[in-house]
Amino acid sequence: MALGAADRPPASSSLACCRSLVEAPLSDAEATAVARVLEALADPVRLRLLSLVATLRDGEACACDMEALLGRSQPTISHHTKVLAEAGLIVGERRGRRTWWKVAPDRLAALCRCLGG
Amino acid sequence: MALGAADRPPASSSLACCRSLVEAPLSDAEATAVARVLEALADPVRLRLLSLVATLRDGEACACDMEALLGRSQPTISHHTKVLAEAGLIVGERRGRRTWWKVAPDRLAALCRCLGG
DNA sequence: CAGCGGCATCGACACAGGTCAATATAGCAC
DNA sequence: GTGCTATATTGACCTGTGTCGATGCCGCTG
Repeated sequence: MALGAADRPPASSSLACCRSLVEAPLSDAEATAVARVLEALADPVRLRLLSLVATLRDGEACACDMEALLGRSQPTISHHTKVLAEAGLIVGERRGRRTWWKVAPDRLAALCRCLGG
Repeated sequence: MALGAADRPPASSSLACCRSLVEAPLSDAEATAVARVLEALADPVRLRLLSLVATLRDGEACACDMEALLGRSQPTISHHTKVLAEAGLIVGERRGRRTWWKVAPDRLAALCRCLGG
């Protein structure tokens, strides 16, 4: 079963529509969509978590590793993975007792395109 | 007189050092530095403000325009420009009674490099 | 000089968000 | 079945932050 992604409302909405913000003024809707993803990224623990997911064991990592590596409690790690998943930045897959997370492809690239970088 | 930039601590620190977060695990210091800039961007009003600064009148805009365009009070606009300036994303210059803001070059590009996009 | 326009700062408010302990859920081993 | 392991959820606390009204500072124009 695949976790994360578009569970409820449009937390991980399009983002593909958005032109670069240095080319034309962002609409309110565009700005809100981009801001949602940026909010998910704007935390040191989540940035490191994302980085670990991307680099550990061939682009996969389970939450049990994170607790020690990030120095946060298990509920806190679970909270952060949920935030990143709802922003469409990581995708989780349960195998047995563990949940394996990997980076959602192209999501960061699409964000950077919106930022005009 | 130039406003913004590195007023107090290292709010708009290097960011050039950081490799892409998908290449190697981010250190705590790296993650904190990147998160500071992302926090400044992770607000719809600030994203639109940055976009307006980049696109209005040859890449310059004064705060007096923003109040009407963004539908926020003058103190709120001033607050957001300060946050963006302290993150090193925009630079202000006072000419007469007005403050003219423009996008700090390469800052967004450096951020996107850190994100691996 | 006085008056006004533009911007920054302060104080206060309400709300969002990071954190953890406790609890709940689900799967594996025995 | 019982017990253990891995993760998710809940509730609570506390800090951080977006917002605005009031105020202050500075520069321009009479």
